[in-house]
Amino acid sequence: MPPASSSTRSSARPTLRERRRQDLTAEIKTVARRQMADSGLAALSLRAVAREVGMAVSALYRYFGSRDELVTALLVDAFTAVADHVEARVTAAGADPVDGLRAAMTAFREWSVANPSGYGLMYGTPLPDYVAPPDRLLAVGTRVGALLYRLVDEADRAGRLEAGVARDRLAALPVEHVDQVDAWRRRRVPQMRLEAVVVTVDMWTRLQGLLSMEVFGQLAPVLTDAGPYFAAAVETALRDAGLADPATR
Amino acid sequence: MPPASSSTRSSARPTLRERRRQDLTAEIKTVARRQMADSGLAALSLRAVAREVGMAVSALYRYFGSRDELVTALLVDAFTAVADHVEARVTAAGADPVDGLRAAMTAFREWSVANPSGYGLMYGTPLPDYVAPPDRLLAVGTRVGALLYRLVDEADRAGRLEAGVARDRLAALPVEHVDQVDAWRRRRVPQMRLEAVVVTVDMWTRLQGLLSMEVFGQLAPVLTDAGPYFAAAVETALRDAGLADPATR
DNA sequence: TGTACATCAGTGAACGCGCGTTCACTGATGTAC
DNA sequence: TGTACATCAGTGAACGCGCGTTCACTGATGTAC
Repeated sequence: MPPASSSTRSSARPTLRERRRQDLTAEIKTVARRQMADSGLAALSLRAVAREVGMAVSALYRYFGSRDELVTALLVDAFTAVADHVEARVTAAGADPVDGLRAAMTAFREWSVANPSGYGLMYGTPLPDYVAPPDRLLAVGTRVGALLYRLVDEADRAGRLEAGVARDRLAALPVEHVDQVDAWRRRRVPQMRLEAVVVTVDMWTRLQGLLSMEVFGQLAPVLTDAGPYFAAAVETALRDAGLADPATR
Repeated sequence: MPPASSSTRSSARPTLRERRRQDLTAEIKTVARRQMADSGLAALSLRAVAREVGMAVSALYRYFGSRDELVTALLVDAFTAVADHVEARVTAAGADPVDGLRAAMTAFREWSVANPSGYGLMYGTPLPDYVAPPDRLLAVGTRVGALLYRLVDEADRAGRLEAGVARDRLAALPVEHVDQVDAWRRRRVPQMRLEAVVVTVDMWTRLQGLLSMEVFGQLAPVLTDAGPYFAAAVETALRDAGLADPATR
């Protein structure tokens, strides 16, 4: 079992041990990430990691209590990295919530295409024998989603969600579907209007679906670069959602 | 190494040995499928299969030359099963190509939701260490796709692809994207018009994307049953493609 | 219909491998006086 | 500044496991006469 993060005095200037521990923790994770990317996600092996890092396997247990804990740490890192990236791009896009949504979706693809194995770890088929601990992953795993909902809500409150389009969209969808979304809305985002939530779900599934196809190579036979197609899909999704183009404001 | 499929006289009434061989081959595959579904795709193990079938591991080698050959056989079976199912539904839908498309997409989801691990095997993250032999999988793996292209082509030739909508769609997409699709079209379906191919790619990616999200459980937090949503997405895809609703013919 | 031989199915032991995890240990870094 | 002790990092051997694959073998099914 690894000792808890090194006593009380961690805020004072870090000791040699503490710096080494941080460096090695990072190196272990980096090597693990690289091996997953090279040999497939399920191929993660503590022994292989230890070999490459240049230490005995048993020493890894000073840093991660088990293989599963290493996987969890990698998951937390991936969720954090993609959310940080998306948030930074959204901030850079300025105050307009529709600009923010565009930036968020584009940034999400950007990170995912650049880190396909990270994307696979988060959204692909789960690793055999690994059970994800919800208490450690839930908050960090929903950051990007939460950001999208927040942006659509902002746009809605700013009157940027065209009433007619949103109403038509709601009417065009089967009641069974809308009811399910509404049930989820009540539990999770009760401050939002149903129209806004339905529209967000629609955008998210379209783009996440397209992205998973791209990252997992299913578009490759037809498209050499899915970038333009994705960009067009983002615009279509925004338009279909009834989110007024900020260019025309 | 397994002997080739039992001599020259296989068309005469089957001998006892031949029947047993067929039965056991089927049973091995069934057990393997079940274990993959239960314990995760990557968890397929010859020894575990042999244990459950009740024979020595070594005996499996009379039926499949290696673990990879078993995986390949499972893949061929899955591709065949889903394509058979889709084709049957399309045939049952009658001669109208738009009805056919609707039936094809619905049937594809139907099979995939009923056989999530089969879907995962075909379209999910690849198994570690397994390399798919293209010569055995290409033909069978493209059957459903080929059927969709054929149906859209039929619809197009029957004047069911609304010229205005198709042209607008083409114009709305970035040239870089359309060029990539056109390059693929020239190589693979040169008899089809570009508009028809672009529209097919669009339909396929939308539905496959949505489906992969459903099967891999990413919709589960929000939707308890994605059926209605999928059905609506099918109609939207057909409408956006400019495929005239047969109800109005 | 019966016999001699060839073919095939299935067994069980063995090989060599890599894996996660534990444990008693040595030596280095940090702390208190 | 120096010394005595506590804490921590890292080692190497071992345990027990499951894996894919090979091989010499026994016994059953099929074939030819």
